Amino acid sequence: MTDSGLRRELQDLPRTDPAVDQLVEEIIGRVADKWTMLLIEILTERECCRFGELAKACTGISQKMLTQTLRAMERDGLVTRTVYPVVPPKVEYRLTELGLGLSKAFCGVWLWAEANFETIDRARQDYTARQEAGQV
Amino acid sequence: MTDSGLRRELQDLPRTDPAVDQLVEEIIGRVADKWTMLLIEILTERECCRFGELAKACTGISQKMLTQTLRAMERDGLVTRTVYPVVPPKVEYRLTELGLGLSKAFCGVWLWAEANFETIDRARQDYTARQEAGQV
DNA sequence: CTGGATCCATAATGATACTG
DNA sequence: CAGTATCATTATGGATCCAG
Repeated sequence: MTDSGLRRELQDLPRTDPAVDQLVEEIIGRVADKWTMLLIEILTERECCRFGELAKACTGISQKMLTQTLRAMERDGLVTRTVYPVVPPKVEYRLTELGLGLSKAFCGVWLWAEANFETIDRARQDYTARQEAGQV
Repeated sequence: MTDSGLRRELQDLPRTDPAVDQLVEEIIGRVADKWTMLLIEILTERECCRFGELAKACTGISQKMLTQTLRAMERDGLVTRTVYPVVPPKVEYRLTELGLGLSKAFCGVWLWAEANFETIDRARQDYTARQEAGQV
């Protein structure tokens, strides 16, 4: 059995318009991003987060990329940004319905990663070993 | 009803080891990438592809990133790379079982993007409109 | 004191030319 | 055809500065 056309099978839709394909690919390009996905995950677990919390929870991200990614997510309607006019400043981020939908969709990838991280680790070791063996 | 802990619920596993979490996040970081996901999709639809075919099918990618991404995918065990010692050279790429698993996992995100691209487009317009209204 | 903007150094990516 | 090498461009990180 072949897995060709897997996506088409699953969605059971009439052939997609090429122009739509382009839009969809653009969205995948924006959304298939390390920080976006990590932030979505964090915002799914703790549904409401301040900027500083996100900075701590999202290991390795710089303030700049955090701001930048959150802005892009807000622009795409994935999160809402609520500014409380208090001092010190307080800004809360929360997933929208749309963002939650993406979270659920991406959930499968987290499960895949958790189920297969050992396999991947082994693959990397094998690859490195083959590399070293090859260049002798 | 809250969606907090969505991932944990769905996987129904004992609490994950922090060290494992780090590995998993590293894998998500590697795999949640525009070109990787586009290539996975292409290799799912046409299960066996030559370098040139991938270059044409993967709109906007540079040769450099194509090579680089394919190498990383090979290293992680997502694709196999078969070199035929003929002239002109012929190299075929094909998803492994692991890569196919990722493809299936990511399928949900494609469906989400196809179902919601209009919503996202509207969100972007609204955002831009609000921006312009705000800075008057 | 938090959220975030700005500036500079560095790393990643793109474009093009070239090679086995 | 399937890359590699080189250089221009862009994205990101890190530190600092600023407004509320």
